[in-house]
Amino acid sequence: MSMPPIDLAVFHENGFVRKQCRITDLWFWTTDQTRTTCGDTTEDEYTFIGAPLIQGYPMRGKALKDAMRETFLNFFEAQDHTRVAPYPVLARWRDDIHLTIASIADFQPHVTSGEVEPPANPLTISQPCIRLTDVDAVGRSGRHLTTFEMMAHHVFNRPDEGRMFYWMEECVRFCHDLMTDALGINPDEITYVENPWCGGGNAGAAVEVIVGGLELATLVFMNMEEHPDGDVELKGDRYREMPLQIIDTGYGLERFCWAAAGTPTIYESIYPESTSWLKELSNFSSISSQWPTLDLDALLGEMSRLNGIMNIEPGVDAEELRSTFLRRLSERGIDVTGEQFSAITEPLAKIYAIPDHLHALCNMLGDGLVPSNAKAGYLARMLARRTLRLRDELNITVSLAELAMHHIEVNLGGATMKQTHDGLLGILELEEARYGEMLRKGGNVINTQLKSLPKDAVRIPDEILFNMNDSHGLAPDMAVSLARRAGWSSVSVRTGFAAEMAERHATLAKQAAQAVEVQPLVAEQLTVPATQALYYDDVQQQQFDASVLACLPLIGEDVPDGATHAIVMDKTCFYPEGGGQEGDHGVLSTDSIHCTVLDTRKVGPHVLHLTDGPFDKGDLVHGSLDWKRRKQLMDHHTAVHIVGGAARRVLGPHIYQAGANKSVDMARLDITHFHRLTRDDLDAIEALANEVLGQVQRTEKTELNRKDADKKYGFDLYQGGAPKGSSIRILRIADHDIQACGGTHHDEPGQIGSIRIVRSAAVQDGVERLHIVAGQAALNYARQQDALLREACELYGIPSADLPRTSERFYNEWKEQRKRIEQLEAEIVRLRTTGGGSDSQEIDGVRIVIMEAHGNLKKMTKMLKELTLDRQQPTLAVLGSREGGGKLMIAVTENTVASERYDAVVLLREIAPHINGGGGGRPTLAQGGGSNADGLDAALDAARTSVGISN
RNA sequence: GGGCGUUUAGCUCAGUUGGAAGAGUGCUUGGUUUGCAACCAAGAUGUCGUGGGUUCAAAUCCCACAACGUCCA
Repeated sequence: MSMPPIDLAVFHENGFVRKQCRITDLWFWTTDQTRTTCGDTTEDEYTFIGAPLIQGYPMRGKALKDAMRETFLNFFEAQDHTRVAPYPVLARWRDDIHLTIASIADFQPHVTSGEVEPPANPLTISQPCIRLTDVDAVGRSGRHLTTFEMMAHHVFNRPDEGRMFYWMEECVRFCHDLMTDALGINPDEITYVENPWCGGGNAGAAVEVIVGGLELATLVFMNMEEHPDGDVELKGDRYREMPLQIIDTGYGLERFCWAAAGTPTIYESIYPESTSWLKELSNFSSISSQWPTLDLDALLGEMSRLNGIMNIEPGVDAEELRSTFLRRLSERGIDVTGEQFSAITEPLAKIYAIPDHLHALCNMLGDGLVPSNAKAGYLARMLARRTLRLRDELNITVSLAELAMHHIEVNLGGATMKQTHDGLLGILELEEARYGEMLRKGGNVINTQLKSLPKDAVRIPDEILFNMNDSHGLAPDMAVSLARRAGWSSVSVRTGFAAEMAERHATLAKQAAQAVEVQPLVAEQLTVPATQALYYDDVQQQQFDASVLACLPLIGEDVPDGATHAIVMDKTCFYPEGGGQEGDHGVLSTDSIHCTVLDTRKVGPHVLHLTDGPFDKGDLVHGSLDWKRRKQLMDHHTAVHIVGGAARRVLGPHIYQAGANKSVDMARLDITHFHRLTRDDLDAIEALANEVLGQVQRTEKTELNRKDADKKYGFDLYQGGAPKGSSIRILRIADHDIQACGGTHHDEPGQIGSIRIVRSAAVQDGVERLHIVAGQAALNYARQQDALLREACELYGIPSADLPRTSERFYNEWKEQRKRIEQLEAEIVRLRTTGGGSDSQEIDGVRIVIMEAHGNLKKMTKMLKELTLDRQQPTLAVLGSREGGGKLMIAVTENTVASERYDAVVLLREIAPHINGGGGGRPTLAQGGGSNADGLDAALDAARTSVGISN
């Protein structure tokens, strides 16, 4: 069975009839008996360009958005919906997506799964969203945005519990009333298209609301989940009805604004000041004034109407699109050449894209995101770089930070941001500097890579372009423009290259997506009751009695050495590994059996004790914790929270925990920051952390349901990742740090004693890893450091304060002496080979030097240079050394009678066998070695014989 | 999380098949020039990222680590 027709009273009451679209085959409702298309097809042009469908909104930009948003939210408040404040654009409460991509994302996964109550029901919201999937089309299509507000009314029905607020009939009626009554849209302009929705394992009926050729809203009735026995089939998967029935709507705020403004593109209705400023900066008027006969307004107006049917999506071929546009425009009596078309539309597309990108960027950074080369931070860097590239292509010289400042003033006035303006601008300045550095380095790389390419080449080899993009961040057109500037003036990008590169990336990504399967610890699914956790009630508890519910043999490889069984009991005070805190160790025993607990893990609601032996089901066991270990883990865990809070106060509001680990020897805390940390930074954080130890008497531990926790503390609570379940444990260290955390923590921070930050390391760009030691581990660390210092000082026989100075002196002296030795060795060679000694003879104007030297090849090289680099004295030099089985080195003064007469390689091959060796090189320099140092004399004698000197 | 790249003089970077460590700039000295700039000549400056390995021989090839960069998810 597929989806039944959507047949609602609201349609009939308002004179709508149901028809099937001749193009898309979708069923739709319309008041127009003669209509044959659903409204959102390649034949439905925009009808609102220059003729707004929504009256009464003369303002533009932020004022228009504010007014439209209020109209929407007020309308639904009047219909008993509760207004909910928007969530952050960074979806920190989720671990599957980085950005908030829809209003329903606010309530996934816990509200939509039914586990957690929504903040209000029914509710209305206008949620800022960011979607980067269409970033290529932004500016070019006239309607795509990377950042937009999704206005919505959501309902979470539980018919099985008798809570049914409203469903399709009421929902569509609300929508229709909003459109026609509140916004005054002519019902004849509206089509309601039936188009079932599915995604992420859920599905349901859905209605798209098309007005004037533009999809303004989607109403989704999500009441099904994927199931093999489901009775409804959609796009090849089977679905069945689920207990929670959700209305998920989405009304595009910016599209409503566009329909109310009727401007050529959506960008002019929401970013009017920005677009006109950028036109001014890029001197756009001078482009169009080149062709005084061209009616720019008429051209842009026609283009906008055409945009509705041109289906400009990311990745479409630009050339093909252009020729289609030109054909259609000429059909409409607008004559424009290809050259004119490109000259006007290309800069315009860039001008339109910039404010959109800035809006997304400011929202992301405003939420405390730090740009990076990985994860969510990369998305910000990518947007910053795209913006800079667009700016450069428009020949605008205003800095990114200034562009952002203007954008914030004009389009984000009064918006509350977590990041300070100074912080935001500082980050952007850094990003611009990095971008400049990338271009500069890219220029060098281009020069090196193209060295062998003739200057009149037309194509840069594909491999080089791929490599420039992937390894050096230079997109093909940037690489080409750098190459042109460097002298390869006729190179260009092959058509279709961009698509090929995207395909190649997709292939690579697919290969990488081979998911690693997590091996289970035990073979069976546990059915025994959940383990009662004693470790939260009293973190000091070290002993307990419990009964064994299950004993299973361990499987898999992720098991500590010696562990053989997993013991599950009715209760335990062993803390299972979680939240970066390692599991507890200890002993489980009965009267007759003692087993060591080597690790503790959590699987679902059960705590598994990994032991080195079995117990019987039903055994009463006594558990005893390795308290020293647990105390140390608690020291580290609580210390990590304190250090995190201290880092935020020292470094700024963008400091988030990006990961943590707490083991016995030390703890690690990864924090987001846009600079490498200096020792001064670490000292300041360390000092503040220790101050907190002394000041905060007690930590506060509470347990709240998620709805209340979100409301009370906001989403900064989830620093350690998105916790599961509806109940949240919260650790509060005064106002210093408040976090959701399932670990075990000290009641009194003072028990930790002291905290030291040992060092910091970069995990990725934008993330710093702090190595922390606390409590006993801090003491141990100090002792180790003392021992190292003492050892080094004893070696020199100096007090520790002198160590740096003494080391420096030794290092400098070593360098000086090494140099001196080289000079002396050269001097020795000079002495032995001048004065007519037996080491040096002359044959027909060539000095012959055959002698034994000391040292390795490198040292002999120095001597040879001394002997053979002087053109005035043509020389053949044969040096031999007994080091490492014997070394031989032969050189001849280049371009002299010596090099004409003697070949170093030939001579070397001739004499090397005497030391059981070989070698090679160039005719003027050969070197080799062997394994028989005793043969050195014979080898040198052979050389003498060969050149004709008697021994 | 995955792929790729880089690391050589104070700075910016070359370095071919493994075979004598280079350029530009800056620095020092001398010369020319009256002020600066510029020019000429000579000179000094190197743990070729760290640690292993292969080899007679490694900046160069292989492995590990580190720092930095970049693309994709």
